[in-house]
Amino acid sequence: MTIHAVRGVHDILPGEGEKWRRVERIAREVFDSYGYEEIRLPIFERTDLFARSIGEATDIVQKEMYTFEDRGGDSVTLRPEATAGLLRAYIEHGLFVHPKPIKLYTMGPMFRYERPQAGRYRQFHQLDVEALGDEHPSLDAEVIAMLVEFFRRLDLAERLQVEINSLGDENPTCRPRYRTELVRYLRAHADRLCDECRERMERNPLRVLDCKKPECRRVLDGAPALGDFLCEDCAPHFGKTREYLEAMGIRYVVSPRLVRGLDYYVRTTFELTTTELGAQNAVAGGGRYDGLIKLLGGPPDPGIGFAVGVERVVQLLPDVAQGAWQDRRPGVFLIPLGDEALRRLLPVAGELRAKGIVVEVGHGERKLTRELERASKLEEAKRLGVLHAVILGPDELARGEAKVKDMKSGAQRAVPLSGLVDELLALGGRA
RNA sequence: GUGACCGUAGCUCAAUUGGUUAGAGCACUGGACUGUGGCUCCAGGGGUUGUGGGUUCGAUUCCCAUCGGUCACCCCA
Repeated sequence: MTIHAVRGVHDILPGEGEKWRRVERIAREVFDSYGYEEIRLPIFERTDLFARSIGEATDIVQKEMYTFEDRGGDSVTLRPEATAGLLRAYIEHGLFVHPKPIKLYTMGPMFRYERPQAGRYRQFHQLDVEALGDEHPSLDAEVIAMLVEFFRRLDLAERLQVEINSLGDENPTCRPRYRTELVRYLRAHADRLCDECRERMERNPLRVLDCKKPECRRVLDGAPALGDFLCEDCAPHFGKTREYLEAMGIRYVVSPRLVRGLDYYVRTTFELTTTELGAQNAVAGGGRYDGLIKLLGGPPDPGIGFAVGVERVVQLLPDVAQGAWQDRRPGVFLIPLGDEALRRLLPVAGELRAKGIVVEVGHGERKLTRELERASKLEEAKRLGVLHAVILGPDELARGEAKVKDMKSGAQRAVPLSGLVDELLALGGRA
């Protein structure tokens, strides 16, 4: 094989594509029903936008970005996530003048230079949802509920767990106070931490909470809990969020270790996880980022959002025959025998397609046997719901009629050419 | 970035301790069946055995490198 796709990217072939269409369709239905509007964004932005929003010290910015200089000398980057670009658009176009919250969603490819493995690709796809300009906890709960609803509609909710946490905010009496306490505790037990955590302890202590190594976990069991340090604003905010979730009957667990890797998160964070995808257990994740819009030069609007990993969702969906996801439209297979018949059938195909019927036309040079076989194979492969075949050969032409054959029963009858289109339309989807 | 396992037709897989023209099923094309499908039978096309090097009289098989895949660490969707 001399020609290859680039490492870590993948093609979505037609059979798999049916699942993607379903995921995207249901996403749009659910998000629309919660009052969100779709926004389409470029897949690359100026590099500093990501550096500023995601955080200079994060793994994403440090080593995972596809960054290059364009011909004009500007440093641009293929987006590693969608929030930064969406907020850029929000600020740039003054979308904040509308009544809050502003609810937006987008979907498309993201790029991160990582070592590929199960459920992890260098080009992957996300559904991204953001609600901007409102910090009321009912919005947090609604966003999470909408995410759960999306998975319910895909019949996947039962296989996922909702984990939530509150990270507090940068108020001195909140997360900073906790961070100080945590570092004090970790330093006291540094000898029992893994090498990495000893470094993380100084650079980004909260991430130590996420470490899965047994030795670190033992130390962390006795560590102070962030939840006990939430300030007088953040504690009730989290409490209310949970109340509203319970009011909606959303089942969740509080995961004190849920820290997440992007710097901008404050207060509510959440993840939907599964045990079915190997090490990549997060199917969707998100949280609140109240200071970020201002940091990027916009108004001091709060925000909350999440991203869904489409590849991971698709992997959870059961395999089905192609075409089974959508209502297959009735199909007609037109079989001309000879060039004159082809010329006569071509406009018929056009008229039927205009009425929403799927039409396949033979080219007139293949044997009738082969064309009928092909019609059957298409049906079998679920690529086309062929219900009728139309046969038009020299004999039929001479009589000014065509044969309409029911592919299920095999029965066929002659129909005048002048009424052929109407007849096929009248048959509609019926066999 | 680190580690483990794997790479043979489009797909799923064979190929005796290294042995000569690398096979099969499915799929595809054509024929049996001058204009009536799904079945059957026959035939055909398709491979630089991922790539490069080495050992050997001889390599799909053994060794090294490289690329890719898979999985895990890391990180996350």
